[in-house]
Amino acid sequence: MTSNLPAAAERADALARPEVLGSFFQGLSDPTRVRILELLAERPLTVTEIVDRLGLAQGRVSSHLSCLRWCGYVEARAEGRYNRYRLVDERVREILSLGEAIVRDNATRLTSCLVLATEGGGRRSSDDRPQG
Amino acid sequence: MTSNLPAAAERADALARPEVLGSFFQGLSDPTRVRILELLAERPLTVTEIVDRLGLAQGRVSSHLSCLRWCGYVEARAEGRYNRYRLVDERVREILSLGEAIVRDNATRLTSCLVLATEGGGRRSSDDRPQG
DNA sequence: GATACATATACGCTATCGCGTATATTCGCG
DNA sequence: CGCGAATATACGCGATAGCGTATATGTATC
Repeated sequence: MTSNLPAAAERADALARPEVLGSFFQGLSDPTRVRILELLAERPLTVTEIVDRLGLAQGRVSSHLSCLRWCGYVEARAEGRYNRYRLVDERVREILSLGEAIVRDNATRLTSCLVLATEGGGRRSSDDRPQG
Repeated sequence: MTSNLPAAAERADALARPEVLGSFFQGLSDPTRVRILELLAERPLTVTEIVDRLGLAQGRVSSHLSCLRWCGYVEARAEGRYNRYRLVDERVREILSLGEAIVRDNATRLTSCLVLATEGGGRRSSDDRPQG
């Protein structure tokens, strides 16, 4: 530590490194969390409401929400004995939209290339999934 | 299957689901891949160039590039016996920027809240990392 | 203040990720 | 053609993520 107390900005800079950014995006790497975010993108919801809509165990949903909150995607506000979650930021919506758009384009490109293959034997060249 | 051949759009829609979106964002969940993307955000590079800059094993880098290509973040173009990788899309840059911005804000907020705690015993309340 | 509801957390288990190492493949050059 | 550089892939291993189940914490209502 060189300086000490009001070095929050510098510290923030240091935290904006690949490790942290990776951890951040890892919050989006799970289908359930993506579903939760898509729900919250419409409007704020309580845990139970999310549980009902997704049909998952309450503990699971709560854990995922905890993860999303930790990553900075959502925030919780106490309402009586409920806890209402909402997206922290408009940028979260933007990230999701961008991802969806890229995936969509990508899928269109891939499928248009693979139509013949999938209609036939289903043998694709090597674009199946790398990195074991 | 209801329709058959030119249903690429519909198929793309079907693929733009949480599972796929999660897999897509998983490409960003690794620090090394983030570093690679940040390098490629400046300018296209060959595998060896990336290896030199990051000081990692060539096979590792190649695997990560394969992953990134599969996810649709980068594309490779053959140049002689080299293979030059570049970002597929401007949107990739946008996603990274948005992520960095959120992380930065988040870190600033967190650090400003935790300065006292970290300077002292380092005991933070419960925002350390959830979901085991 | 006891009970039921809403939410958060703990724990063992399995699947998967990323790593290091070794090897395969591809391509240019002499 | 055979060698070497550039890139891609295979394999076993340790770490970790997410699941299911069980339980702890917290908060209204009677």
